[in-house]
Amino acid sequence: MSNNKLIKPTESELEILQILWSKGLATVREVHEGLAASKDVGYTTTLKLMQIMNEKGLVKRDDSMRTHVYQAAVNKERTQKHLLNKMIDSLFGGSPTQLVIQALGETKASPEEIEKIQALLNDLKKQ
Amino acid sequence: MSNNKLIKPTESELEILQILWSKGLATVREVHEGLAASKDVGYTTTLKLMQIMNEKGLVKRDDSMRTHVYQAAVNKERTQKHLLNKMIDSLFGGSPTQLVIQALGETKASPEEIEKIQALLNDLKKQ
DNA sequence: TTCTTTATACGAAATTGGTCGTATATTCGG
DNA sequence: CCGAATATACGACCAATTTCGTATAAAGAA
Repeated sequence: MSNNKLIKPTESELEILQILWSKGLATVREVHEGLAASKDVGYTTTLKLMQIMNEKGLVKRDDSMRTHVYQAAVNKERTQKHLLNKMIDSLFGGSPTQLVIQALGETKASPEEIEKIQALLNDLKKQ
Repeated sequence: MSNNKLIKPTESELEILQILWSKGLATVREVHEGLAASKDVGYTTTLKLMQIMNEKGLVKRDDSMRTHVYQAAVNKERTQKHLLNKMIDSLFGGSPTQLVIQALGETKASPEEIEKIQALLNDLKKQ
């Protein structure tokens, strides 16, 4: 399996990955419409970014048809963890706890979400 | 007060800020030696970076002496939160809870730290 | 004093990320 | 069949970041 590239996606690449992670398969146009919903960007810009991501191995594409179909080539959770770890190292002195405390400090997490985290913590304590 | 610039420091700037946050006051040479411990970089590069950071307002300096003395001009916790929020938006679909769950998922947090987080969660629930 | 070291300032190259225009090919509507 | 719409490819540009060389001044050692 692996997926072990451990490339650090750029800001724009992450936006595209988010869309691909949620859609599974998508054309450039679909991704572009997703992006255009929240920011002002040209179609060829999206296209170019996705081509570069393909070269980098961040996405895969099926180009057997005129309209290529893309999908993420990197795992969502793995990517999240990788970037999280980078941030923990570079900003929180290696302490995940410090990061969690900061993140919770201003969150508007719902009671249900808080319950979920508490359950997770209880599991962690048992180990 | 304020400190309300909300500038996003670059990767290199963060490395320098970390050193300044830990040292309080530091000369370019001290910061440079801190950087050089973990990466290969020239002295004038560090100098230039710090001069730019000064222009941006990320650091302050006392240039009343030949060897200038620098300190961070942005608050550590505020900067952490700012960047955390950016990551929550760009990687976790705006859900701080998702980020926390990922961060905790692989942490080796000590029982004491877990207690601390749980106490924080209890406070949050009461609000 | 004179040579060496150590500072800062500054200009400019190299890199990277993001942007888009334009060329070209394919498809579709009529 | 023909023009409009839509697709990819590709080159080029711009801005921000990072890099460093060189100039110059001050301090220190001999």
